[in-house]
Parts: sequence; structure tokens; C-alpha cells
Amino acid sequence: MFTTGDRPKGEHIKDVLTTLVLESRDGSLLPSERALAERFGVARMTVRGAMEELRSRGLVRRVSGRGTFVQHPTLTHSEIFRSFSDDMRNRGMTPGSRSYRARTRPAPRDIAAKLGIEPGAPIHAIERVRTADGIPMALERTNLSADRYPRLLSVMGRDESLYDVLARVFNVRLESAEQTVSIARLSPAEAKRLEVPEYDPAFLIERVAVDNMGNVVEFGRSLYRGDRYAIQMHVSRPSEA
Amino acid sequence: MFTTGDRPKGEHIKDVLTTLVLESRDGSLLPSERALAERFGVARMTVRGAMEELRSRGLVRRVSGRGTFVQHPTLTHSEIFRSFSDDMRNRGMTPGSRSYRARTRPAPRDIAAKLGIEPGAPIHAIERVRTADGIPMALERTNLSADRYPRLLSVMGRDESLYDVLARVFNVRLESAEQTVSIARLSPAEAKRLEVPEYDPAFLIERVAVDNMGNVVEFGRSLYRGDRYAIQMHVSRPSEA
DNA sequence: GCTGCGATCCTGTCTAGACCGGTATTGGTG
DNA sequence: CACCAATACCGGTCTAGACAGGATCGCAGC
Repeated sequence: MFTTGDRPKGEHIKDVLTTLVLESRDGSLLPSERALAERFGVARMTVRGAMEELRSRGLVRRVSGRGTFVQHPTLTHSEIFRSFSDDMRNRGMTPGSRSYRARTRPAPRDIAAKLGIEPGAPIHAIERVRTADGIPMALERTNLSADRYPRLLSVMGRDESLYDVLARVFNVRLESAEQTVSIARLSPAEAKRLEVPEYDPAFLIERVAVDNMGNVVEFGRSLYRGDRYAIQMHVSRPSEA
Repeated sequence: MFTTGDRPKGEHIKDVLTTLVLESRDGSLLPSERALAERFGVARMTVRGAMEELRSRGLVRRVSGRGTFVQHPTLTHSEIFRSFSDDMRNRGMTPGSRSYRARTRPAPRDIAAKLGIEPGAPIHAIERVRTADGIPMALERTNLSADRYPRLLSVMGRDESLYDVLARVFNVRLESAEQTVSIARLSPAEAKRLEVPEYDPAFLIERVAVDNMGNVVEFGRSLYRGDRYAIQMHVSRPSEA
């Protein structure tokens, strides 16, 4: 038996099952709840909790009377929420950055409103051209409160994932995000940095990310090349009500 | 005490709590699990199940040691999954249809593959220009197996919601969908029907909808005007792993 | 007035059972 | 051999407890 650490048993089981599911063929049958409970030496309800989590993530399909089946999503669950790096790696491309520009400055009115801080309060503004396999994919612009995350700019490397730094240094756990996706035409300056013709269409993605305490962590406004990027999403259980 | 019917208690509690949450102010504190369990006369685990469901839907935020708080989403959960009609009404516009065109024909190879049927098997192909407040918003194209949904075209009115008809007549309950959103430029014919300049950018939304038995119900390929439409989404709990 | 500690309430996690209604298999009967 | 009924197994739901650990607040002691 390998280490369980002192993490909750359910978490451990969830990890093991997730690995199992990802390594199984699509549509294959998982062991029954009772069998898993016995094998892990836990109550059936504990296994159920882990299973329900997998179901809500769309990894498995449960059929009463028959069993639980592996359900490989063709597209992954709300991929766009992840960090750019994870997103690209997941698509089989190598992520990178170029033309990094970061500074701390007073918040304009609109950004202050989104972040829930006073206009004029200091914010970190980070701007990067993100690349996939060396070719520009997105122009990423993000803003965070400098009071809440002091010295962020000095601890974050230019190729590093913002979310990784927030988690590691500031112990911030993102809980949810509100995103609006619209189509914008690239200004000459933007088009040049993304290496596409002027006024080409692009995805304009505005995002407000919130941590588990309900604080607004980040307000970002990114442009993704329309010719290279597609948003993929998996949606489950529409409108129960 | 009002009717509980013979539905599962958890379901009933979920409904009551959902109503309560929607009627509460954002950020307000819900009764504790123990209090609710006592009030409903059920075990605490039953209340927990309902609460977890609300949490996974992003309706509440749970803080260990403090309680459960109402969390009103600014934007609704994966709005785009809904029917066009519901989506537009939710945005405060009046939905409509024009230039309805529906026929039954043999499935081309690509559509047959998406629907999981044999190439050449009969499919219903429905094409509508959808309007919001009388102005074209989207060119909706959808395909369904005609063997699985016989006489669909004769029972569906031209302004009716496809999902409503599927639910009412064929008892189909949609469970999930895979969507891909990319940017396309409108062909002269498409642009004309949407009343925008030729080669204007639009959202190309490809969707495969699946029912609770795992059957593919619908494969759609719709174009939404880039100048009038924005996709709004709420994403919860990113990458636990 | 302020500090610190304990009581209390909260969610998080877990247990070891129970019964229900579907689903599939199998063995016996006609 | 065909069919049907018994049976074993599945997930769905639920119970009535338990303990841990975070958050909060009041009160005793300084």
C-alpha cells in the first residue's frame, strides 16, 4: 500500500479514480461502489462522494442498475478557465511568452470598479503576448490590486503562470470566474503584436476571477487570435428548474 | 405542511433551497445544515447532498466554520446551452424566427458521424434565421436523426423551441453538450440573411447535444452575429487536480 | 481596557448500516 | 428449445450517529 498522507480519504479516492478513468477506454465499466468501498476500506458513502464529483465533472456516466461507465469528453470541461499554459499544453502545443510588460500604476475608474477597489488605488498591470509553438496566440492583459498582492511583479517570472504564483506565494485559491466572450477587431498595434493583418477579428475575453473568500482577484481583458483559437466547452445538466 | 409527493426528499429540499437562494440577497447567510435537517425532518447528510448540488451549480458559497452564503452569479451559468428563445428572453429581448426551412434528407458522412448513425440514414435538417427584437441575430442550422424522431417536422411549429418539442413529444431530456466556438467570416449568402456586410466575422458554434441515455440527440452548426452577440459564462472550481 | 481562553456553532469528513427500484443472468419448467 | 421467474448485483436514496478543525464571541483575568 502506498502513502495516503493525512489528506481526506475521499480526496485520495477521487485522485485514484480520476487516474483510473483517464487510463481506461471510453465506455468501459468501472468497479461497483461496493467493490471500491471494500478495496479502499471505506464506507460506500465515501466512494459515492468521489464518484459524484467525477460525474459532475463529466468524467463518468452513471446508470442505475448497470454501473458506472467511463465517459471520455471529446472536449474538456471549460478549458478556457485554466491558465494559458495549461490550456495550450492540453492542446498539445508548447506555451511561451514574449514582449512582457508589467508595471504598477493607479487604477482607472473602470478597472477599479471591476476589482472592487477605490479608483486611483495601485494595481499591477501585466501585459504579455502569449505564444503556442512559438507563434503568437493571444495578447493577455490582466490587472490585480497591488495592495492585496504586494511585490507580485518582483516574484513572478515572465514565463510563469500568474495562477501558479498566486497560489504559491499568496495562497490564493480561485473559486470561480465570470467571463464574457465577444468578437473584436484588432487595432493596428494589436494586430502587429499578434502578427496578423490589421482589423482581423479576434476573441475578446473579459474575465473577473474570484477566490474562495469572495474577493475579486483578477480582472483581465485578453485578445485571442480568431484564426488560431477555438473555445471548447462541455456543459452538463441544463436548467433543472 | 405542503405536499412532498413521493419524490426523493433530497430533490424536494433542493427545490426549496433553490427558491430560497434566488429570493435571498446576495451574500446573505443560509440556515445551517443542522437547522435545515431538523426543520425538514431529515438526516444532515440529506441536506448536505442538496447543498453540494447548489454549490456545484455556483448558487452558494460554503465557508468552513462560518456557514453557507448566497452567491448570485452576475452572469448565468453557461447561458448559451439554453434554447435560443430562453437565451434571448433572459437578455431582455424578444425572440423570433424567420425564413424557416426544414426538410428530411439522407445524412452526409460528417453529420452522420457526429450523430452516430449510418451515412445516408434519414435526418431532419432545420434552418432558421433567429431574430431578437425583430433584427437577425443568428443563423441556426441543426440536424437530428429522422429514425429516432419521426414526424418531428410536422409536430414542430416554426417559431417553437426545438428543445421544448423534443421534451414534450419525445420525452427527451438533454443531459450535456459539447460545444466548440470559433470565429468564421460570413459568406455573401449568410451575410445577406443576417443583414450584415459580407465577410463580417461571426461566432460559429458547433454543438453536439446528448440525452441522459448517452444518445446523441442533435448536431448543430449555428452562426451568431459578432456585432450583436456575446457569450457569457460562469465557471466554478477550476482544476481541482 | 485589553488579552486570551474556552464554549459553541459552523462545515468537512466519515461510518455502517438500510431499503428501493432497475438490470442482467441463470436455472427451471412447460 | 423457448420463456419466465427467481436471484444477485447495480446505483439512488436515506439514516443517525461520530469526530475534526475553523470561526466567533463572551467572559474571566490581568
